[in-house]
Amino acid sequence: MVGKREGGGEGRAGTRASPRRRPTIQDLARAADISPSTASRALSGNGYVSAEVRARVLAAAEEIGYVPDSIARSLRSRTSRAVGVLISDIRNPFYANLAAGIEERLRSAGYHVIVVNNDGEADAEVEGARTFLAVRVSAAIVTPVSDRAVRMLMSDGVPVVQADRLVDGLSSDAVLVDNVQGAQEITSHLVDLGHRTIALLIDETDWTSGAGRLAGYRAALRAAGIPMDPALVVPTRFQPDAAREAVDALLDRRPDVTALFAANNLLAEGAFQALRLRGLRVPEDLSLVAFDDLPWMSMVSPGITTVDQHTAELGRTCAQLVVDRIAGSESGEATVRYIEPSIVIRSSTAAPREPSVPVARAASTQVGPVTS
Amino acid sequence: MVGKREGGGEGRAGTRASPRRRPTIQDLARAADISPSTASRALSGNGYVSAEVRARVLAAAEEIGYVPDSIARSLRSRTSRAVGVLISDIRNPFYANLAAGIEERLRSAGYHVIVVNNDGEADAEVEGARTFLAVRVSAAIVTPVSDRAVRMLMSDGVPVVQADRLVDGLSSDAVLVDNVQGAQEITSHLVDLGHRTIALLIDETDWTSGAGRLAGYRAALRAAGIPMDPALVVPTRFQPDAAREAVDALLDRRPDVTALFAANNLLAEGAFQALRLRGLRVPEDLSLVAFDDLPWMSMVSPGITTVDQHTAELGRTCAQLVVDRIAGSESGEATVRYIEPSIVIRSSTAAPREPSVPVARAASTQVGPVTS
DNA sequence: CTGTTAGCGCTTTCAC
DNA sequence: GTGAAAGCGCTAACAG
Repeated sequence: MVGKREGGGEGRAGTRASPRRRPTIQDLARAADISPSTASRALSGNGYVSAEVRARVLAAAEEIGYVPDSIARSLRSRTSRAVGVLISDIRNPFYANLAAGIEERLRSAGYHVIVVNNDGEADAEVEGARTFLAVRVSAAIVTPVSDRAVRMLMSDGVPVVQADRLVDGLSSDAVLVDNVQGAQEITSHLVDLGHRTIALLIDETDWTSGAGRLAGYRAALRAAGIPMDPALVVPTRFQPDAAREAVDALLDRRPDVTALFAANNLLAEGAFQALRLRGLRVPEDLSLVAFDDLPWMSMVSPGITTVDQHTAELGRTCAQLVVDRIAGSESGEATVRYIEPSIVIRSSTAAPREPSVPVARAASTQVGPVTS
Repeated sequence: MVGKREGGGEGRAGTRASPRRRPTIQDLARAADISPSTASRALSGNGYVSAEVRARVLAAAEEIGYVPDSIARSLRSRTSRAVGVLISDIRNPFYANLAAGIEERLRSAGYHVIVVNNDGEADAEVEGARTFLAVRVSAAIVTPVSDRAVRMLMSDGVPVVQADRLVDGLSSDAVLVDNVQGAQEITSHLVDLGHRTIALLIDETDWTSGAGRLAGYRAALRAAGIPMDPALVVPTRFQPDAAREAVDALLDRRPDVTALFAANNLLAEGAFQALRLRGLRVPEDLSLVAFDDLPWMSMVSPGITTVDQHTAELGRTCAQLVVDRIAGSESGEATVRYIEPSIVIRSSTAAPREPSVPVARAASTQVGPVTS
């Protein structure tokens, strides 16, 4: 496009400046003195080619700087090495790490990644799906917002892997975090320290992620025989500021709260600020825990006790599933894999100021989904 | 790929389960009762089509669920809506924000983004460039590691925008941060507070980014009449751990240091840890500043005084340059734009314990590159 | 304003 | 093991 303009003025019919058509497989064939079909076979490895000829072709390719045109290849072979990745917000380190894990594994498997952000909006998500269809990705990985995009992709035969959460009623492959387990464990950690009035700060419970965390929180309380107080489940929006205000309001209303569980990293940020602004000491005045471990959580003081979701591993697992699915080595049915989170205990949790009597936990607290 | 397998068993010759060939422009033409070329014109907007026919085509497209195959379109028209983005490590929030800014602007301009990470390795970078060439991206944005990838892209006529730093001797478009200016301002801030023994923690000075920061640091000292002490420029690797050790060693060696300037966010992380591990109070015992502002820097106490690079804006500017370049509205020559950083003063900086006599700054300290 | 023709660069039968 | 021929789905000439 741009280069062409140059051609006009400084046309020194020499090496550069000219639009210089890229070598095609025809050129390569000519250079290696064989037919295009043989060249194709030599490069792609499909079909028979004598070792001698293959070497010659490879050398010639290097020589003339031949790079196969994957557009043409895709058109003809009806496949592509592109995988679509549709995520909510790459600015959020959670998604960034997810994307990084995906890209890493996919790249090493010879695929490349088309990333589209949807900012959590269903329309943008559908638009992204349309793009994926247009460029004929061979699979898609999506952190779903609504079911529309996933449905659209699937109905066109594109294998999709849902990441982090599952949209109802769709039987695609998926890789999820065991939210119930993680939330239960970290809540139990608080319970074990003696907390009985534990608030959960959460932005949504419609997705499997939020629902699971809520369920885990409840399960831990139930297991400890602590009655559920609905007023301790604090709804908020998916933004630090909103979370900060929500926590502030909660503490005005319920000064008896001794521990706070933020359901994700953004809410944790807001909660952390709210506590600091109020001049509350953590963990002396209030214990704080969060779902989703980020670097800053170990940099602040006190370090925050969290549930580490192993996000990069989540991403790599998604990518692996995609690769297997494309290769056809996955069974026909949808496979769902769970990543087991682990809790990281730091300094933001301690026994409450006036400890309640520690409650014995029920022996059997198994409630999480069965792992893969 | 995957869907096909289903066809065998549960073959209810009905609506789904079958491979169901995607509608082509032929199908669309048939449905709208016109020729393929007219359908093409109606969709792409190139050439004349009566309003009546266009409406009919659009309706038919909606009706049969036609999505243009951009593979075929690209092959024929020798253009694509794909832009390659080649960055070092999307896990690093700096690059994540850069990518987010790029994606945002590009998406709204109708392009999609192919992201490849190179982990700072030149070979991986070249591999990424090869991918871009293969899929015929219409432009590329790269945070260059070596000159090879950029050179390769450019020699094939792909417009490239270098982001954040510039590789020597290549005249591509670029968007850079005014590193000299930012580093000078923040160093001067320390000087103004009375610091005279300011260490710079830096991982590289080969790229324009590191070189600029070093130059800004030096310019500020020079302007203040403070002699350069080479031992205060502390080299380290691009990792928090390495930075932590480097700071530790520095402070063993030079207890007289009163302020520390970390040249990027990773080094800042290491520096912050080192200071905490040593039990030093910031800013009472030592002031700390950093280049590149990240959320955690305002969450820790004390909040860290930083240079905000406006990374998302940097990304958007790169994308805009790409769009303009593709549209041909940019001049023939390479254009370089600078982003003006701003310094964010928080609580990690204060006068040194035993303040030196504040030094009057020279009146004219203009040394930065001239802005765009 | 619309239709016809040709061909982008590659892979894939199908002969040999 | 290799080559010849056909065509993926689309759009750019060119007629009409």
